[in-house]
Amino acid sequence: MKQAIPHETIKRLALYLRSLRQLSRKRVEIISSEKLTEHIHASPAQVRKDLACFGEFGTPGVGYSVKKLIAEIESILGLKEKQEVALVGIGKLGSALLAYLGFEKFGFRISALFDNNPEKIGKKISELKIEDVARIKEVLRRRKIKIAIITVPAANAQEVADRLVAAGIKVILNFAPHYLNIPKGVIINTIDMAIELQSLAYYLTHKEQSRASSTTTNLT
Amino acid sequence: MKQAIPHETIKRLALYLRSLRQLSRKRVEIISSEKLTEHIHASPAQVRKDLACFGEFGTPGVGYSVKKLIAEIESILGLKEKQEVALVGIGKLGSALLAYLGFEKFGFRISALFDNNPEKIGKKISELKIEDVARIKEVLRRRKIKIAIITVPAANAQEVADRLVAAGIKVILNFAPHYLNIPKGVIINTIDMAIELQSLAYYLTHKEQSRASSTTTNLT
DNA sequence: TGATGTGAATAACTTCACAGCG
DNA sequence: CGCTGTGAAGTTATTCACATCA
Repeated sequence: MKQAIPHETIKRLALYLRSLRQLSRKRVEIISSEKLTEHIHASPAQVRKDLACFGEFGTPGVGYSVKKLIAEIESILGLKEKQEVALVGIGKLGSALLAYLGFEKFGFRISALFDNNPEKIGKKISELKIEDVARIKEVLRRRKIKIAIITVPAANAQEVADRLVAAGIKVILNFAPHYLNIPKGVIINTIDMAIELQSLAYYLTHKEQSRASSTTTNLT
Repeated sequence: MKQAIPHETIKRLALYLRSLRQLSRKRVEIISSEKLTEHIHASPAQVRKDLACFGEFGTPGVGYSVKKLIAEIESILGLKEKQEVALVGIGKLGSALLAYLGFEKFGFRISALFDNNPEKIGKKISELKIEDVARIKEVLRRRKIKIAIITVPAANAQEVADRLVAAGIKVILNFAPHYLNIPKGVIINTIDMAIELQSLAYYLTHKEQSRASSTTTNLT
């Protein structure tokens, strides 16, 4: 019951959580695995299997308590307390992510900014001062930040990743379209928007349908 | 040899392509499946299997011609000619994507912009006029655009998706953190950055390592 | 010799189907 | 009676290992 959870399962848990929160806002108190999957690409059996990895949260013949299940999943994912996040690369994409409230809403706060452009270093965006990437180690060590988002150009991504690793970062969400070499023990997930678009282009000329899945990840 | 290619394979082809282009720039002419995987999370056998879905491109005892393989993969993915792309939602994220040269570099051109904000409609960004979302059907039909990117708030995403489908769009890259109901025959890939971050948070408290994989997709 | 292409074997994930319990 | 939890079956994807060919 406790070993080698596939990342797909973890990602689905986050999706279930989002649906559950919507249900909670609509005052729904009990939900069955079947109903829960109405707005998710997953089967009821999948939901039950995913949850079974972590315990027994439902009541046979009834379903799951929405409120309780939210609490359980938040606990599993470690979203009970706000997570501080560092953002490296304050260009257009970085700024867009900084303004994105979706993170804040779900337990994350971007609370350290870095860039290598002297024109940007020292400037403030929404109360946060942009620091020199050279100070990543110092700042993150002091503030014990464990999560970082990389939004720098591909050419600088490996250097930044090295700095983040040296600073004790444990989890990286990388938007740079580049392979990153990372030591074991650090988890990295690369979202490469150009790759996503290119792979979708395939389906314009090939009609054989693919079954449903969900946004992947370069974990290490 | 020709049926039901998994999306994972398609995505890896795009990754191979990126590596191959780098190699080409470095004047490398021949590459083995083993060398090719040095900067990709995949095994040599995986590379050969992926390619075998589409033909025999290598020379036993030698390897693959970089130039030829680039041409083959571009042909498979349908990247030989520039693809026009519509962008719906010209907020921070949409603007960031518009400015992102990664798309342009790999065969895509964002060439139609839409928003529902009267203050934005009619404005121009880099030569492109922002149109009213109500005109999606008209504009996309006329220009025969088949790919769209959604960067609107979650609350508007389904409505936008419906309009895109009605306009004959075949492929959607969706950044709105919301489930989208789409008819069969239209392919959708949702990139939900909040979900990605939440699922990564799991690994801060759970050290059991996950094996390498690559960024997923809500295909339909 | 050396790397491809590929059937066979393995591993991973998903669905099925039903026992069991509220 | 209804829905969960779960072993078993089924399906899909990955790795292995080797015959084959330049």
